[in-house]
Amino acid sequence: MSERFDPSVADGRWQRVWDERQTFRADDASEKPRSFVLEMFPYPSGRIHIGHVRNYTMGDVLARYKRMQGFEVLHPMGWDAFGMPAENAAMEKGVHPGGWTRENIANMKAQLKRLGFALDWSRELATCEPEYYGHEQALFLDLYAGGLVYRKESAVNWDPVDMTVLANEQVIDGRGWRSGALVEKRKLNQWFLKITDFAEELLDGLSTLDGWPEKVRTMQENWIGKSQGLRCTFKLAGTQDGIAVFTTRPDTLFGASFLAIAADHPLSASMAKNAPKLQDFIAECKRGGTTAAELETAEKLGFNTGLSVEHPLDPDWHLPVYVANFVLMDYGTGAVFGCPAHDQRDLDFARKYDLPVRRVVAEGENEDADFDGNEAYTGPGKLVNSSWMTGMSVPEAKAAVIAKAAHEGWGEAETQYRLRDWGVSRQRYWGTPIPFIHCATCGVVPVPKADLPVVLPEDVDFQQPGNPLLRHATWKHVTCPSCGGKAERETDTLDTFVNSSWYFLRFASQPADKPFDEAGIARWLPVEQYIGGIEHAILHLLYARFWTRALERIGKIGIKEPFASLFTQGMVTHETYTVSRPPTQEEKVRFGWLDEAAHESVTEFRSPGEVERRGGEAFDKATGLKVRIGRVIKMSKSKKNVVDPDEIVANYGADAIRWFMLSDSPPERDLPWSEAGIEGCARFVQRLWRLFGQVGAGGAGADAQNDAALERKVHQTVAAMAADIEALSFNKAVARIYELTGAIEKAPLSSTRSDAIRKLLLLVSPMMPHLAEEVWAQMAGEGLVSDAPWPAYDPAMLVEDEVTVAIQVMGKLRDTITVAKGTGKDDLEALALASDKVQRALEGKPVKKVIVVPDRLVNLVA
RNA sequence: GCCCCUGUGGCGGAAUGGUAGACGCGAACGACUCAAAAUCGUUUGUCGAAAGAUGUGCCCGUUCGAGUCGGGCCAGGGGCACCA
Repeated sequence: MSERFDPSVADGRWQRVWDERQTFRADDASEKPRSFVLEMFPYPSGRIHIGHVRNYTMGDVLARYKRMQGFEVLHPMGWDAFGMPAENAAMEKGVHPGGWTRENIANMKAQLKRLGFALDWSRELATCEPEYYGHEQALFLDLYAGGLVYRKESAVNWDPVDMTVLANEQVIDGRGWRSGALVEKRKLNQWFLKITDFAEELLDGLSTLDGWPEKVRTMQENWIGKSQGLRCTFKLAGTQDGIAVFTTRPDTLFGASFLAIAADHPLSASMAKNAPKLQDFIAECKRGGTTAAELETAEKLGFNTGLSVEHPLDPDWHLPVYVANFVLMDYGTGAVFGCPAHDQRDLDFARKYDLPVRRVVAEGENEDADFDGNEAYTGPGKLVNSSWMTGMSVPEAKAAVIAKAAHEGWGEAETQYRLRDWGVSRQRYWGTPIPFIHCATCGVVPVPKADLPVVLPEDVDFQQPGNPLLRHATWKHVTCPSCGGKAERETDTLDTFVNSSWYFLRFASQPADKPFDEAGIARWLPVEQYIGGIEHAILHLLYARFWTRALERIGKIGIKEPFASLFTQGMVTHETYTVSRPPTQEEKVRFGWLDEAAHESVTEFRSPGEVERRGGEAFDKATGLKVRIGRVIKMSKSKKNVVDPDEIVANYGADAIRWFMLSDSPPERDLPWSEAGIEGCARFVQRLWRLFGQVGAGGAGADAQNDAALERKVHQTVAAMAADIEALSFNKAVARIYELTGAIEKAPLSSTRSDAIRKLLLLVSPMMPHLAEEVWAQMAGEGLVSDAPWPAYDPAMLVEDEVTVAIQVMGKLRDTITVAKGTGKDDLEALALASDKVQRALEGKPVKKVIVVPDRLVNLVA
């Protein structure tokens, strides 16, 4: 065995062996129990970043561990390969999105291989290939046939920079999630998936997902946004027409003082025709900003239409109708009734326009009809000033009003969701073509399945903004499959989130003639453990759940939830480095600082490679200037605090970076990267190497020597690590490896020690597979360590035969004693009282009470 | 505004209501070396020479005993939001 472990040789050697022997290929025919371990597949941006490394290392350790436990493991990898960056590259560099993407995939695949992940590459897929998206088109047609896809003209979120439509989920504070541009409203014919049909199911299903983080379930619950209440009609006084209103507080109907409708409510529009002032007001409302800050400060404004409506519980009671800027057309019915006493927003409005404020819910004696102050009461209580409802509790009153409305025919119970149908049309080239044809005679006609895939044309031009498919000379011109006449293809493509909504199904089986085999789904799904970033808590994870349920509903698959357990890992963070330097002459001119004393320095970020650490301080290598060490934040190019996984692998080896990714921070929290940390990891790899070299020492000829304490430690570690890995507590598993390593190093030579070293090798093998294979081969182990089983442990060996018992006086630790495990209460009490330290602490006071926890502690109460 | 999470050494973090700080990083000292690196050893919450005292964001409470349970605050992070 050589002095040092050389990853630059060993890593590649074993990666080639795994490839050649197809070690990690999942066997569909296996008789073993199965486990599907999946990490969210990457977008092929060009380079693997450190966040990927952390994500995939966690999945890899779990997958390798499951193999060792005797499972047939499916651990595949693919590429979420459609998307905007490819088109941006095409526009900027004049390359084809396909070529750019495939080149990136090749590079990133090589990077992943250098990290030694136990992946089944035979099932690799890329969503941009017709072999994948053709099947997606077939599924889309199936969902269409099942009534879950429809097309309608609707106001959509239009991103003027990316020149495409965005789903509601992709609009953040009124801006496009990718471009950051202010989103506009446009009317377009769009394809939709009926996710709202599944709102209730998706919500109920959350309670079955025990293996999901509470946080993600809560986020999805909020997003679906269920609220229950009454939908009722307020009749326009003197007509047969009415205004529909949705409310979650029907109990407060007797506190109503006005009705407010949205600026884009049909009634507003029709009234505005002859009312220029109302037109102005509506225009004003539409100008209002949509960011959180603007909404916070926006004043509640209304326009009195002069109309009035009858109160449904008392036709003689008339309420004024306002157009108001705070009422949204796309939630509920676009109209609300205002009950100022019990809704803050209504109260603000009522105070501004001097409308009545009548208390109808009160707790205790606070029942005066006059409602003072400017704070609405939204708590529980009894109904007051409410005719026949007076005295009821809030829930009783709600039920009573709903029953009365249903009985009298002016309203009914209704459930509203915040969730909207998923608009999937995108005016882009680099996506799955939507398989439909528009015929002047026949209307919208699905592409016959025999004609799939609808393949993207290769010859496209990106020098103009907008969708290249729209202006392609020939691609869209086809004959109608129905009547044979001239027709045009749909030129929109599917949202990229469709691609990632079913890829896990395709991993289970990859028939050429259909999206998946049912047997494959039954065999592998649901995914046992899914791992990815929290940023997908809503978008991807909700869409994937929806697709799975939609396919189940139309009879394609037999599961309702795709991911049994979900784990969201934290980010990798790094310190930031900044230097302040004097501005150059050119900068002074450019920024107009020539005469200003205030701008005497320029602050710039420095990358870790440009900085030299000396003691606690840091200096810029190029200039020698002092570097300010800033906050530890998410790695980003603009802050220059990124590290390149390839460089780390080249300098320290794959096992060291893998070990770092698992160490210290709990996996759901952020992991601060540090140079010192990775060096420590690389040192530990070498320390293990040296220890593994001692496996033979004290073996033969020393058989008589047994080291019971060490043997017990090994059994304890085997059991504890298994529990840690299954709980994904990799940081704890790592700590146990350190402990066992230290214990073995200190132990005298014996056959027990050699055996411990062999077991340690198996325990670290999922984390440091290259080192493990190298040592395994040198120890003349059979086959590969990657195929070796997890070591067994004896439950009887987990308990110590000697225990340290704490002695407390009045709950404070005064002494500890070491006794045989199972020592009786009386003996423990006697031993405790015999201690000098205990006697000193007692100060001669009599002991009133003794609490003994066997094998743990004695507490003397004086 | 509503909902959720997190507060423990210089740092990352351990701890079924039962010895707080496992393990790692960093630091200090020592050994080896002509020297350095590597390696090995010792120490490392705070105050104190020691005995000891004190200590898990703050305040109350439950308990023989609280980092852990309950109530009330404070701070940081995240999610949702003119949602009727």
